[in-house]
Amino acid sequence: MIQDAPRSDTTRFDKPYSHRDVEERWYRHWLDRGYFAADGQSTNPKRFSIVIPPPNITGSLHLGHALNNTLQDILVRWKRMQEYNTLWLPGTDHAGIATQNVVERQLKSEGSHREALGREKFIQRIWRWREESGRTIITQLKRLGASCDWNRERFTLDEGLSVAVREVFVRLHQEGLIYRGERLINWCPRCETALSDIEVEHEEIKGTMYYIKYPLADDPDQFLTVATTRPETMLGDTAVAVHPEDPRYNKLIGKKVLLPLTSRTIPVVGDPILVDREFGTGAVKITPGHDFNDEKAGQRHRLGTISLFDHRGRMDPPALSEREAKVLPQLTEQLGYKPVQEARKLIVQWLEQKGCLIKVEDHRHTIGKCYRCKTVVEPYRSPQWFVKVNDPKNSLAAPAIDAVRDGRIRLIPESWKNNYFGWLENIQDWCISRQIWWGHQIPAWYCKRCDENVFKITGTITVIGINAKPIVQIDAPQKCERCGSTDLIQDPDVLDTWFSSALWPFSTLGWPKKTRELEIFYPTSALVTSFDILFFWVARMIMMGLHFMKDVPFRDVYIHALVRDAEGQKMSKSKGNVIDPLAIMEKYGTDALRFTLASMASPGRDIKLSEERIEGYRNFANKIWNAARFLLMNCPSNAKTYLGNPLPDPATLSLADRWILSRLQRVVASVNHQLDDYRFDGASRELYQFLWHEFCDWYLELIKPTLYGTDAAAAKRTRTVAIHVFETVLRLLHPFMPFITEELYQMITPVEGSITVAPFPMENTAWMNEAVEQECESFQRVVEGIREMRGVHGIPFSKKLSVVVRVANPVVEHYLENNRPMITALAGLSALEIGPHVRQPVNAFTGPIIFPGGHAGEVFIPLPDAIYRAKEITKKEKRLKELTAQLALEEKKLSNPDFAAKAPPEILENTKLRRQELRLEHETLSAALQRLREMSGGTA
RNA sequence: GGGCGGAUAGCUCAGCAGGCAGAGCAUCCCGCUUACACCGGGAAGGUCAGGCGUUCAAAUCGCCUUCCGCCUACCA
Repeated sequence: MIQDAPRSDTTRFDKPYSHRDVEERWYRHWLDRGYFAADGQSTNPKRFSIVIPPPNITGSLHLGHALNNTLQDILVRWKRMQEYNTLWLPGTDHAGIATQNVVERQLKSEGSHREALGREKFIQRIWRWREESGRTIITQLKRLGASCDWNRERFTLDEGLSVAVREVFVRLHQEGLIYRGERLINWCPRCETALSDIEVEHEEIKGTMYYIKYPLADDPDQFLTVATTRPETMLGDTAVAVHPEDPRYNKLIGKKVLLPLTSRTIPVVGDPILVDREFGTGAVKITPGHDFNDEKAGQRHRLGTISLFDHRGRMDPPALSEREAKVLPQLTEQLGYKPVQEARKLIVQWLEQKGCLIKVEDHRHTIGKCYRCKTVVEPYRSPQWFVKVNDPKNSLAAPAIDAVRDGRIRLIPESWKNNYFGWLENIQDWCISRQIWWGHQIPAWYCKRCDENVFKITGTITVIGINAKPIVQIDAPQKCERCGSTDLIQDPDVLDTWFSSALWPFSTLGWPKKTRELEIFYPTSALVTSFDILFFWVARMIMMGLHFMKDVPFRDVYIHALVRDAEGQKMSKSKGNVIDPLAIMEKYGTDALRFTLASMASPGRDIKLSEERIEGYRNFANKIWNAARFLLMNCPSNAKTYLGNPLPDPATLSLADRWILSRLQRVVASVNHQLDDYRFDGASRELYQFLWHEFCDWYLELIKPTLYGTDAAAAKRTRTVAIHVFETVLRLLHPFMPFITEELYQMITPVEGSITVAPFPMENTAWMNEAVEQECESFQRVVEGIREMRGVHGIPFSKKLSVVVRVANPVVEHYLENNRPMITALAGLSALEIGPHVRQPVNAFTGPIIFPGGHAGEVFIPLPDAIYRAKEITKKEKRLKELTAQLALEEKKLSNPDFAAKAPPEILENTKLRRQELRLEHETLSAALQRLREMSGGTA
């Protein structure tokens, strides 16, 4: 049910802004009114769409999410206000391994495990968890103000998305781009599943290099020494390689060596690819079952493969036995089911005992770890499903490269292109099967009768041999097409979560159905994401989008940085330096957090976030709030009466009014341009500067005399302008600070509705006025000159001054004369004399003022105190020195004939003008300094 | 080993289609001027990492060096 718009209680318009009740109140209102809903039937040609990078259901909001979604929300709110048909499609990702890990931990704490439950019950259990806890992050995104179309929220395991996944799988399989293969893959022994190459994190560690003696079979007194960091895998060696051109060893090629601790002999082979003569001993053991390079070498030399470990990374007794590795029986007994680390210790002990360990050295090298659980991964030979990414006849990668190369997709910042190309050009086939239960089960079935002999069942693990013939189709087949048996079994593996995320831009819009949404919103307009998933996600979406939609999934990819702590450290739970965005929002307000993130989102640079920074923008929110208070307090008949009407004729407006309207246009133009360029930082800086330092610091001060004055009509005109400008800025600021802007908008606008759907300001050059800005700047310089004098000498504002301003140029004189009341009020004057030939007061200090256009002026301030005088002399001498240096620089430029000849005329003019200004200031200042020295009678 | 990014005020960062070095925070001084002390006014603070070049002109463009990040690679 739609409720009335919440009312802001203006009687409780407290001095400091309090975000607490405001945020929740307005967010609920926006949802109630359905402002975030995209129009799925619209014919509006202006459309803007973004799909959210789906957060994990296991996640809770961290600053990376906060940044990512703030930026998306800024774009989306901006476009929505520009009357685009705007869709921001939200959702979550089932995060196969991570989610399964969470629930497995729960089971463990209950003394159970997934095998005890069985697949079906276990999955039910995860769904239950998902209903209870898996929506946390969605709630938190709402808290951040995300204006997603929540009615279209998707989940990668939704029925619709699952259909898309099966459709893609089957079609790629038909095209030969998905296949089963048995080879080494990265295996996490803790998660007990395969991982793709990029799910392995590489880390350099201080390890150990072991040098092991391999005696010749013919002549056990001679031996080869091999170096290895993984002695435990030596039991699976099937050869030793040397470089064919290495004179030390090449005569041994073709001979055999006795593999220590076993009863096997293995050949010595020559391999120029594997062996680097310079490294280690120049002799390398080949273990095709446990090393990717050795696997390739093994293929080159047609060597056998021995897999020593089981699926949990433990020594597998059958593999060690007489059948395969032929390990000494006593050692076999000791090694059975020992994990890698323990096995290594045993092997080293045994080698030492047998006199085969020559030496041990420290050695830095990299190891791979599971990106989910940080366990050391094992290369593990097993049958898996792969996507063939770079098939020369039907490549997925090549079109993805082209799309970026020819600009159909823009990466912002562009510097990511090289990374992107580099990765796609060297891409390997993508292992997509995972040996877990939570996810999209692979749509492949096997006939138990035909494939009976290829099933290998170890405990609860069913491994389907590589020779099995899968029936791949979208829905379960009724019977085996070969033998007619109905005894079928579905492939137990599930797909990599990223496989389903790769389809996200179109699966969420209804694909494979041909929906109106796809027509309207695909390709999406922009993708906002962090660089760390450029390969995981972005590249794969581009490949899948191009392959299945025949069009790019998005036009622009805005790649933002990581959020770090104030010291530049990556935030992590273990370091304890995590800033919780929810705590920040609670303390400083969501708007402050959002504005901070936006203002720090400079392309290509990580964000070092500190609380002081956020506090600063909380203060900004307060400043806005108090500007509103001021305006409302000075609008006796309520602000709303001023907004319905058009602006008064410029001719009737005060200088201040025309000035702020002119400045406003500059900001409007700039914010739009900056957002066009994804310069969130530039746009927020612009807004901050204008609102605080121009609107509040100058304009509101300038209009006070009018508001408090006796000319009611003038006051009314000024109120109209002030409210107009303020309301415009609120709309400009809304995408950045949605809550406070809505709260204030509702207070001042007579229109029923919401700022979320109010028009975004567009540049209106009619209000830009150079002359007005010059006039305003002229008297501002006088005010600043006097304020500086006050500041330097510590003269309080309460002490009124009598000031004389000498100005030769009649136009400038006119400007100042026009604004006499402003100068008097803002500089705190008791008297003000302006003119070309004004009398110079006795005992007055003076300061040069250079007006716009290079006109000279001077202010005289009576300060008959010797202490002031000494200070003044020091200060002026310093300034004079600066001026002399700068002037010399400009003179040098201008005296260079090449400069006049080659510099563009505009620069030449500017330089001349600058020289003129410097000369004038120098002249005035020198004279003033001279007078000061005379006044002080040589004592200073 | 390759690749990318960064080095500008005490701190965090803009500025880099060459043309006067900027902001915010922090510091110091003054100020209860009736929107705001989550404030106002002012000041101080810089070898633009270093070097060489291109140019009338370089923080900005090119090359080299140093130091910090990150990505990537099979050196056993």
